[in-house]
Amino acid sequence: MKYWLMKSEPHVFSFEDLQRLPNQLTFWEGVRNYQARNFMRDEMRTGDIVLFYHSSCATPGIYGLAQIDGPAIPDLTALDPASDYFDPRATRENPRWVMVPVRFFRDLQHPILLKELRTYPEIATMRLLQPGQRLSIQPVLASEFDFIFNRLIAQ
DNA sequence: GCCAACGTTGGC
DNA sequence: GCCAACGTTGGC
Repeated sequence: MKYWLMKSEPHVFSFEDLQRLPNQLTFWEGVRNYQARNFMRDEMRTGDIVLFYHSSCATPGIYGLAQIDGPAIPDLTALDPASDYFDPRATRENPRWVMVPVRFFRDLQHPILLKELRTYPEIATMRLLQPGQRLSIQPVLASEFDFIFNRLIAQ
């Protein structure tokens, strides 16, 4: 079992949007970074836990927990010229980009804001907290997840 | 809106 | 394969 942090801009797709979907399931389309793609394609497994992070907003932070619900499949939005995620280099033979199914797992009583996350030395190693990092899908160490879950979520 | 950090592109 | 230019991310 692995742990991940996945960023979404809440004005595009928020944790609440995920929770409100009829089956609470979405495909994580639109990733156009190779390192993030490779995590989805090569390292994610069904059942992995996701910290759902809101970025590019007034109060960035972790807003809920989700779960990887199956293997990566081609992200065909790359083939669609009408899509915001269109990539002219993608072809039907090699769609180039993938997406994973992500399912709602658990909501939080309160979001854990970036500002708060920065105050705990126990998780100062998190990639999210390193200056200049901006990868939209990041692995989270078990020790980091345990601290966040046991100390900041489960009470 | 600013801007630092970083990834990608493309000429050579 | 190098690396400068460019575009994007994302907190502030």
